[in-house]
Amino acid sequence: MRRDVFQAIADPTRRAIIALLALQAMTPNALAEHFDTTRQAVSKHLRILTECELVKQEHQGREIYYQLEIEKMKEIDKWLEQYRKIWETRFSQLDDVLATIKKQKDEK
Amino acid sequence: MRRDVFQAIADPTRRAIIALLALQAMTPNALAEHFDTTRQAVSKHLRILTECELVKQEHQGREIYYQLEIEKMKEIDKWLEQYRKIWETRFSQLDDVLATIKKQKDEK
DNA sequence: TATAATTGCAACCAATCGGTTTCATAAACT
DNA sequence: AGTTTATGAAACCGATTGGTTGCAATTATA
Repeated sequence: MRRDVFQAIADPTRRAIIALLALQAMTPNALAEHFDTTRQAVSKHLRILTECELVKQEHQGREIYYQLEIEKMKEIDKWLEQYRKIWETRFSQLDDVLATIKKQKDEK
Repeated sequence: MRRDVFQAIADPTRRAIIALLALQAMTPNALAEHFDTTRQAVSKHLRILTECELVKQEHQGREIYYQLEIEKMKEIDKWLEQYRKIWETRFSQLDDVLATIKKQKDEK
């Protein structure tokens, strides 16, 4: 059962769960109230999120609070980093172009 | 056929294609040489990447050069933004803790 | 013009996905 | 002790996925 972060965030329901857990830790039941599916379906999503360590459990009596492991999100950020470099370079190149145009204008 | 960026980057082969296209525009044939699959499989991946506008085609004779639409990657960055805020806040809180510890030490 | 090269598309296939219903287990009430 | 509550796990199901092979269309080359 290979689980990685990218596969985990591919599903919109799981992204919504992540968004909710970013605000506060929640139980599966509480989470399920926000969706149009059964509690069991949410539970399966939580299993996937747990497997790739995007969330962790905190047992409290018979309830289980799921909380977001924000650190794991950095993995996506790290992957994006290489591409961010590219678009930032392109942006600064555009800056150069604009600066040149302005300069030419001023020199008129 | 709903395609979104998150579903597109879920597949490791597609992420590899994105990485290759970040370096230079390439034809499906050239891309396929980097993978252990058929050219048609790569073609299907390119179709998905095209549908969600992560790559665009540039026809050149009978060849088609695929090039990365880096702008679209920002969509992921934008989504990450909300979580980046959280981990940066936590980091600065850690900074505070460390600063306090240092202060207490210095005051000894 | 015939042939080779580059590509996308359709049909098919096994595996996986996201969902459901049903059941088992453990903790908290009455 | 018996019942309710909170949860995960298993079995099942239709849809989707990522792959294949085979074919058609277009462009370049002999």
